[in-house]
Amino acid sequence: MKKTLPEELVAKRTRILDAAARVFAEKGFHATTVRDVAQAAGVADGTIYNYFENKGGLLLGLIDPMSRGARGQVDPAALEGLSLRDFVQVHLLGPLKLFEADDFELFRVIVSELMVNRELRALFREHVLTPMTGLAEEAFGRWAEANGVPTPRAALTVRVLSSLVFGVILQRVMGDDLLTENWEALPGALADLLVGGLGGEAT
Amino acid sequence: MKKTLPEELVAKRTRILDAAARVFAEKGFHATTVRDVAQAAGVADGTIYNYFENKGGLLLGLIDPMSRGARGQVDPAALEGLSLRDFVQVHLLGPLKLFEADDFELFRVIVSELMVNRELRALFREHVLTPMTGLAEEAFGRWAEANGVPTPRAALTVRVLSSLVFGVILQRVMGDDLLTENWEALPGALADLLVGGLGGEAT
Amino acid sequence: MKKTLPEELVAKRTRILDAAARVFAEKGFHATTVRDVAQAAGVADGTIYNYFENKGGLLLGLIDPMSRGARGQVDPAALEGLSLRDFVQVHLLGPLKLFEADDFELFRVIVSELMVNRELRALFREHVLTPMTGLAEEAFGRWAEANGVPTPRAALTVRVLSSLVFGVILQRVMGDDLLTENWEALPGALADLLVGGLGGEAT
Amino acid sequence: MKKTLPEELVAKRTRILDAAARVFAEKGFHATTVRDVAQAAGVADGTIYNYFENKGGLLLGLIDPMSRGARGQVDPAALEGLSLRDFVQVHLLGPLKLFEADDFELFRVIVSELMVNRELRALFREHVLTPMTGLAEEAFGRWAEANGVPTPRAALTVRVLSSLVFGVILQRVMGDDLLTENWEALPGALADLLVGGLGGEAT
DNA sequence: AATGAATGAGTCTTCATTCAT
DNA sequence: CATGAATGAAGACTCATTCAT
Repeated sequence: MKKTLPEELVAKRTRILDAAARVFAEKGFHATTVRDVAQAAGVADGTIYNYFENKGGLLLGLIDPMSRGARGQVDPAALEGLSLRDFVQVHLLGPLKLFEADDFELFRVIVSELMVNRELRALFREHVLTPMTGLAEEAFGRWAEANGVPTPRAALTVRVLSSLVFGVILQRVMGDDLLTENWEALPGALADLLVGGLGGEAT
Repeated sequence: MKKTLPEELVAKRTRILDAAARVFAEKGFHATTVRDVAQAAGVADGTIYNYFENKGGLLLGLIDPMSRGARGQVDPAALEGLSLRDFVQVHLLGPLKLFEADDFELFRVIVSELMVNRELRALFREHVLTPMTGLAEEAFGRWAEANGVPTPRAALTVRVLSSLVFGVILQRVMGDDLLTENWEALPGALADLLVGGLGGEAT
Repeated sequence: MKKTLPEELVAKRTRILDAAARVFAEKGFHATTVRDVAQAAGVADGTIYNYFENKGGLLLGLIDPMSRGARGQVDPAALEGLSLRDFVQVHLLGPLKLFEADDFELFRVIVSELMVNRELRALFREHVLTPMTGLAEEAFGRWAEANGVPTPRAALTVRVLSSLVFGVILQRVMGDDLLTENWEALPGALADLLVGGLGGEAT
Repeated sequence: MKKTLPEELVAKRTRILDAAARVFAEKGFHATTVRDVAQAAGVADGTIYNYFENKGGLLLGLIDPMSRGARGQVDPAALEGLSLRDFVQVHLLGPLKLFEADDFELFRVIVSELMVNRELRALFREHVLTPMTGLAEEAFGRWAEANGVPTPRAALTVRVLSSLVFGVILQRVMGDDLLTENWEALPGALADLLVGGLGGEAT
């Protein structure tokens, strides 16, 4: 057994990635030096480059775990029995939780770079956005069929949900106090509003 | 004694700011050098610093015109006669148009920096977000009163609208084809969905 | 007069170039850091880049003065009266002197990079080699005509001369003691040998 | 006890050296990384250091085979019967062929480093230049004696030959078209010129 | 002997900012 | 106020070399 066990390498890669997430979240991508990441990961500067093409690669590397997080969020089977309102709430809750972990600091960094970095954008779209939307559409279709409800604009509906999620996080990150204070109740309230309509009487 | 007329100075400031907006939109904030801006504005590098504290000041300077744009969007008087659906649509349309100008390129840059730059964030909140939300809440209140409709959660409703706007732009900027293709019809469709609710039958 | 006088800039450029020549000659191109050059020139690191594209540009910049040196070496008018032997000697002497200045240290560096740097090679060929060879051919032609001598292979003859020059310098630079010791007498001896032929009795 | 046969080690050393020659010739010495050589040789990076002191050692290692090539070029016995012109031509041809192999690419690299690397220079002088010159002088002496010809300046004559060889290669490497096109005929023409003299009538 | 991951010193280059003219 | 040359701190990245396995 001559080779360094791949597991160790994977572990180190992960350690670097974790460090990167931490430091990026704290200081932002541009304000973070490669050395910052290296020190946070407890490796030498050059070691970073054994695992990632360049500094930007660290960011790209952050996407993949995120996509796994996104995928794991939904359990299609469990959804069929839900009411529309609960169905919606679940789909709001999932993504909301995904970034809540570190108080949305990583969200900040990722979005910041997404806006400006085409490659990252493509990767994010491919690995996170498209799967998420796809799963949601599928789930929605299945749910609708199971409940004998017509779904005239499933695709649009799903976009509304995801847009709402992003928009809400964005506003919260921007420092909207009302959202911050009512964060816990938000998914429910939003679900009510969406299902019942602005004009109507929600639960 | 010929003192340079302030107007001229204001004009030059504006010229620099326009140049900055243009170049930032094209290359992003970090990828743009002060020299890029200077050249685009037709002034010397050093001149920039006669009008702005530093590079970041250019960004801050971009906020103010934007706030005027935001404010000008709504005409409270004209809103009262509208149906709820149309009221909503108008409030979606305005902000959507605000950034559409240069194909959302400036939106990209601003959001990118907002995520990461506390000072810019505060300024943006103060000059753009808060006024916008405030105006919308006020308009909504006035509309509700005029139409004898109760508004149990005006604040939340307004957040839903603005979140939706941000989220939708975000997703479009991310490259969502469905949104891009149906962009024109989007405000109407969203208004329908919001007013009628997911469960219901829209107009 | 607002502008920095171009003369000053040219002077500074020259100062940097001189410094580069000095430092390169001493340590070689690769072993020299840009900072070495900057310090030798008494400017800041960054200033170098106001005058040259990059480190390699310093090398390219060294070519041009050299070409002027090469050109100035010959005075066509004075050549016509010479004997063939003296004509040859003059043409050996010129280039030999060109690099003798700093004990061939710069020759070392230039040749070292010429061997490996295509761009430098092209520039050197265009600005130094071709003009030199051209001038020599022309001078040789004029001399031959003036002296009623046929020149069956002027081009080849000129190559032989220049090759000999380069080869001789090369071998001296390589540390050939015999050449070093007899350096002063060399042009004459070579001229004798070339004109009279290996077999024969020189003038 | 199975000890690795020295032959195998020598073979691997040779393989590494061949790889080095190939890669150096292609990319130049400085532009080549030790890893490049290792990969070209099919070994691990670290293995290189079991056979060579350091990267420079690879270059030094290239000299030795070259010296063998240089030595093998001449067969003293066969030379005695030649005419002076043919004797000269043979001595031009040999070294010319030595580097022709890979289109002078290796010549480029070696000369490039020779110019700048004292240690390499010493080694090259000792193992290649001095033997070559010595052999040639010896051969020339023997030939002169055998043909009853006085050799007043054997040493200088030999230098002229080797200088011419180096100079001609140098100019060809520099991109002299005339030399490139007439390469095959060159040794003959040079021999004619040298033996007959510039003034005279060649064979 | 072979491996190849880790190291970290070393360099080029960029660019925001200053300030003498 | 305008200019733009000078500055020099800062940082990404490379790569020869080492050494534990």
